[in-house]
Amino acid sequence: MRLTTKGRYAVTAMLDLALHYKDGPITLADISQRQGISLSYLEQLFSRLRKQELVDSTRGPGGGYRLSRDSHDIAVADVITAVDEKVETTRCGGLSNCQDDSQCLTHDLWTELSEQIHGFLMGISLGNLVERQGVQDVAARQDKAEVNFSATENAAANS
Amino acid sequence: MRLTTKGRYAVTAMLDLALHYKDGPITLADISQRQGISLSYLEQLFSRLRKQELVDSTRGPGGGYRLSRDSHDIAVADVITAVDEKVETTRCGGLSNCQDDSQCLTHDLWTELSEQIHGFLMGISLGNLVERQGVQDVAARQDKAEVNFSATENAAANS
DNA sequence: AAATACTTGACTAAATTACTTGGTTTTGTT
DNA sequence: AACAAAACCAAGTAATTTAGTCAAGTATTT
Repeated sequence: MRLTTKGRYAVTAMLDLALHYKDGPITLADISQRQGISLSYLEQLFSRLRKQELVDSTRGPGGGYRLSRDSHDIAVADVITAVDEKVETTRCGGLSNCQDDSQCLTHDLWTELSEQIHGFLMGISLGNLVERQGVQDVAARQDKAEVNFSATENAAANS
Repeated sequence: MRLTTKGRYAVTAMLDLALHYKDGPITLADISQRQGISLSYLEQLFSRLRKQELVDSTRGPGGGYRLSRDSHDIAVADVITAVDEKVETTRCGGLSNCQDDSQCLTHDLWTELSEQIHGFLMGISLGNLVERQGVQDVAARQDKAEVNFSATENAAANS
């Protein structure tokens, strides 16, 4: 389990998707503009997110990305592991062929810690984050700005 | 809060110190050999750990490093933040001069998540990790191997 | 005084990150 | 049918970070 800026970009983008879920497919260009992430970098990230089936894509005009399932069913850990390729830098790589017991000792301790962090992040969903206090305020302002577009019932979203 | 291999090296090295606390000052050469980390890289890491007052150093022959306080009073988060220089890659860097509310929204969400991870790692001390089951087994074997050296009461350690 | 061992800083190769460029396909709209 | 909007794809690249090397310096103990 690693926590890098790459993972943060991915989580941020996924949060953006979660927040605009009701607007139908969201283009990467939108996310790029809102979150200040380069479009091409988003393409790389979403290529992985799609392969991990965390998002669904629709091509062509009016297309874009959507969360593949409810935001409460996507853990932050899912997003991070999707974009961070597993770089197993351990000397003994799962095997127990360390030079001596002492060497494996702290290695195992780190592994254990890593699993704890992973478990912790598995317990936090995108939905959890979106539901937080403070989000409501900004979300309200967003809705106000978008009132022009969603004048009709719910036609705009679902093709 | 970032989690990289750098932080892992630091935590591993600090765990090694915690495990050999009773042996008096531990040289970086010892840690290098036991944990398979290059000596010079350890020097860089411990330079920071010392500045953050997580370890005490003793120079001269018989010198080395020791934890500055009880292993239960050193959180994993302390170690990681000590070696990971703060790379604040946020667009608005603490200020609220984002382009629009929406941009700050997910930024704040990430910040919140980052704080949760930090809090979680603040709750895990080096002592916690050392106390775990499984460690005892290996520690016992270590003690057996070191029986030659610590034949006397506790003279070997403290100069 | 000399050996030991930590300290410091500059430097470097490799890997990763973040981004760029330049396409191709798919698909809805005109 | 033509067009344009979007996802998709593949190289390539500059900046940063990681991990390590090297060399000179400084403090302690013997």
